Amino acid sequence: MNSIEDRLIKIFNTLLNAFGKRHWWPGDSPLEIIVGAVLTQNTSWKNVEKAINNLKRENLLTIDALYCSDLERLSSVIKPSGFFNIKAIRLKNLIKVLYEKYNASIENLKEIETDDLRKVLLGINGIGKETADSILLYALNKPVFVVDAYTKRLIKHHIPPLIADRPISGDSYDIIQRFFMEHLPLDVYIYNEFHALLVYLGQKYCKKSPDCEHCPIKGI
DNA sequence: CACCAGGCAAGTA
DNA sequence: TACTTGCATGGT
Repeated sequence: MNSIEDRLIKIFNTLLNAFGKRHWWPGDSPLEIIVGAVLTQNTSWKNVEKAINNLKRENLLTIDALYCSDLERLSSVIKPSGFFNIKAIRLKNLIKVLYEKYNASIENLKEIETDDLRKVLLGINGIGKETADSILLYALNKPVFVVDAYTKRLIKHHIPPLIADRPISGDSYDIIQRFFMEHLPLDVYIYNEFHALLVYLGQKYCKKSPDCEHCPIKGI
């Protein structure tokens, strides 16, 4: 009775019990979530919020406006989120696909089969696995498990060795994602809440001086 | 002052 | 396949 399935669900329930629902992803619309997913690449959410507020104030948070805005203006508006030159290009690349291939309709995107849509997103320069999966899960409600640095940390350090066959390193995204999805129900709610809880856990307990003693999932 | 944050792509070995 | 580096602001 100590299967991986049991342990994962126990970790999930323990985190949910300790922290409560995280209500991810913060954002008023699917488009805001999509834009936020790009802006938050290697960037604190606090800075992303400033950039998103700027976009709202400038009436740039629509597919049409983003598509039409010139690159220099866009990069200056999103400046607080850092990497603004490259992120402006990445947003443009993404919006261009939405606008030209999907009729500027996020509803059209939802019609596409998840695996195909993931490939489309990954084909866009600037959209990697984590950003693509965040969009799929949090903006489009597709059952895809999002893996981030905190998730890797959990696998690597906190619960050794959940994945015994190979060392966790740089390019283990797919392995870790498959691990979670094979041992959890294919469920949007669980994937949504689990990832958000892991981020919260990481931010609270796994900083520079980790507080493993008071970590709620110690020993699970 | 250094270091990091809800990554990614391009280059190198 | 597995590292390394550039990208940049704002908070600790």
